[in-house]
Amino acid sequence: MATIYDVSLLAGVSLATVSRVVNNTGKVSDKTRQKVHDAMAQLDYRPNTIAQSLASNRSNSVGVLVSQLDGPFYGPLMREIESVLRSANKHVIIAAGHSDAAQEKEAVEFLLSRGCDALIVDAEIVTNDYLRELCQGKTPVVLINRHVDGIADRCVHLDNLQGGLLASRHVLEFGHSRIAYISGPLFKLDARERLQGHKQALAEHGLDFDEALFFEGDFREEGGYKGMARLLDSGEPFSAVVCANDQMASGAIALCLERGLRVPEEISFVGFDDIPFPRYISPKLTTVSNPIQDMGHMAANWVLKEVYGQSDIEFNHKFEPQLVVRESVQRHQS
Amino acid sequence: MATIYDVSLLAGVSLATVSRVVNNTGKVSDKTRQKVHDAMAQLDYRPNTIAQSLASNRSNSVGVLVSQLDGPFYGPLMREIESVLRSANKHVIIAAGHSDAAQEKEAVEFLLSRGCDALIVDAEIVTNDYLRELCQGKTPVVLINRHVDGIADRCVHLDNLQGGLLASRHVLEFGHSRIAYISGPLFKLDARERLQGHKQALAEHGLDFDEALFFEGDFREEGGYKGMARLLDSGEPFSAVVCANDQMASGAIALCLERGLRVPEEISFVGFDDIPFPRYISPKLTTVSNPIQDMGHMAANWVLKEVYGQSDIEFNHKFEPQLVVRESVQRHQS
DNA sequence: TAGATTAATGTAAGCGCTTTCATTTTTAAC
DNA sequence: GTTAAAAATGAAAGCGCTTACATTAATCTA
Repeated sequence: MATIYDVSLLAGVSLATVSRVVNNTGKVSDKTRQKVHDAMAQLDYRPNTIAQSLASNRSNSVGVLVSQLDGPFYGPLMREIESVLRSANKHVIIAAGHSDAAQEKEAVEFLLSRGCDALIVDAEIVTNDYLRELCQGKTPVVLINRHVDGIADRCVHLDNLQGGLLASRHVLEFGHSRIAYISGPLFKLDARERLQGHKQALAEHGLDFDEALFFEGDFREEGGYKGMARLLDSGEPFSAVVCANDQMASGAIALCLERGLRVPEEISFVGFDDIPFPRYISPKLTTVSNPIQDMGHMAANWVLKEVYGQSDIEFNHKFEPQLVVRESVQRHQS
Repeated sequence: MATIYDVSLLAGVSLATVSRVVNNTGKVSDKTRQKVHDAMAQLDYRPNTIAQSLASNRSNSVGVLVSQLDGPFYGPLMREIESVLRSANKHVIIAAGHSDAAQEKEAVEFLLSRGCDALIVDAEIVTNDYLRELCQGKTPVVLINRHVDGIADRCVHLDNLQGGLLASRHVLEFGHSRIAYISGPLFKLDARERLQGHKQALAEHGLDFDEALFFEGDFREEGGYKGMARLLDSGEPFSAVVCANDQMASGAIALCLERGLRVPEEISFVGFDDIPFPRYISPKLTTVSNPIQDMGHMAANWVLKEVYGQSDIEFNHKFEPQLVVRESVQRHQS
């Protein structure tokens, strides 16, 4: 692999000059620039980015920490981040936290030691204190999907409480009053917030939250499936189920169909996140949108702006969910 | 940030010695090692991996190129790769090719110039020649989801033809003879191979392939949805649809349900890939498994073995798909 | 055309680490 | 207690690049 030195030799100029034309910085005469370009082409020269990073103390890479790499939720998020950053010629280094405190921390260390210019972090487990400290460090950090007091200017998150409110209000307005709730794992902030929205909606309608109609799932299809079985088997009557995400709603609906229950005729369902798939099942799932891609876009642009001075997007911290009415909720027949 | 120099000063040893204990290489007395460890702890020293890379000419990072970052197919693939590599303390640098030749090439250049120790490449568009040349280079490359003559030892792929065969045979054995086929985009090798399997199955049963029952989709729900509409509207009779992947099958089924067609009573469906979601719809989708995670596992282990000498897995090039019978195919009532 | 600016280029000192080779210290053998 | 061999350590030269700063060439001013 040709080095900058080879190029300078062939072009008959100094290292500094080659560096200038490579980075398009400083003054170089057209004639010299041409010579250098010719030499680079002839040698098929490509800068060694590692050396560039070391010398310039800038890696042109952004670390992204998500809890999972797969799934209908994180996929689009990463896709958006990668897309924005790549078009600005920045690298994306990805690590997964796997919803585990040790792994999340380790991943952050990992990205930091890799010399990332900035971090986009979707941390589920580590404490607020840890994150506040992280944000004190010299590497700029954006937090996604999480709101932490004291560093609110670094957070991009969804108004989950409002989302929970919208979902539950919707079924309440359709006359349901015995409403089961399949929650996400409560160690996750968004699961707690959505639940809180649900409780608030119940309160608005003068209803008490009933533990017997509650199940803590896992945000995955299996959790919804199991939760639904549990709820059904408990014998408690209910006419609607609010699920803290679409995947659990799908699992829950699957169980109903297996047992011959008609949806939404016998049981209504609302989901959360508006992932693509449930739009293609029957009945089409009524849900609450989660502009996760917009949030990824925002986070990536924040980095571009703050770290590389390249974007002039206006920072928006809090994103609002919206109710997406489809077919899975029906007026309660009393 | 403390450097190795600070550590050497505090510990009262040379740079070389610190480097030895950090990398656990060479001989160091226990006493010295302890002093160095103490100093490192005291300074909260973490090696600068960029400098390490430059000096050692090894980046401990593996570049991964996939065509998309999201979706039920690539997500699990990346998840597996990241997981294997991370547990061996290697970094994963991800780039997306977006099914575009220029972007795929650019992404490869990008990863190469980043000094990746190896590349795991899922390239859809670039030519075989390009890939062969890439494999000649000094950076080791594994190709995933693609079989290229001449560099077969670098390819990890699925026997798509066999998969297509299994899917179509299944409906044929259930008595269907008018079988529509919704294909993936034919510029993709796997789409072509699956189609070929379908044709071969037809031939086995003495049936001709009928262009009128063919639709080229996009491997996504929309494509299946549109394709199904097209097929239905064409007026051609058929009793079963083979879809080149599960997403298109879901879209197609969605359309049928919208139009009040019963599945599988009136129309049978087979998918391909066995992604999680369609297991939770009704009817549960009969499909062909695609051990994409195993393939990712294999590719990552190959890198570990060949590049870092760490794994001793036996390399398996070709993975076999299997028919997964669920509920979406019913015997044809003639 | 001399002197002052400004533009263009070069020199060389790092960036933080690895690694070869030389040197010193320890251990073993007699 | 020597001496040879082995073990531990250190000195220093890079890795390929960036970037102050110094130097030289070109342009301008009166």
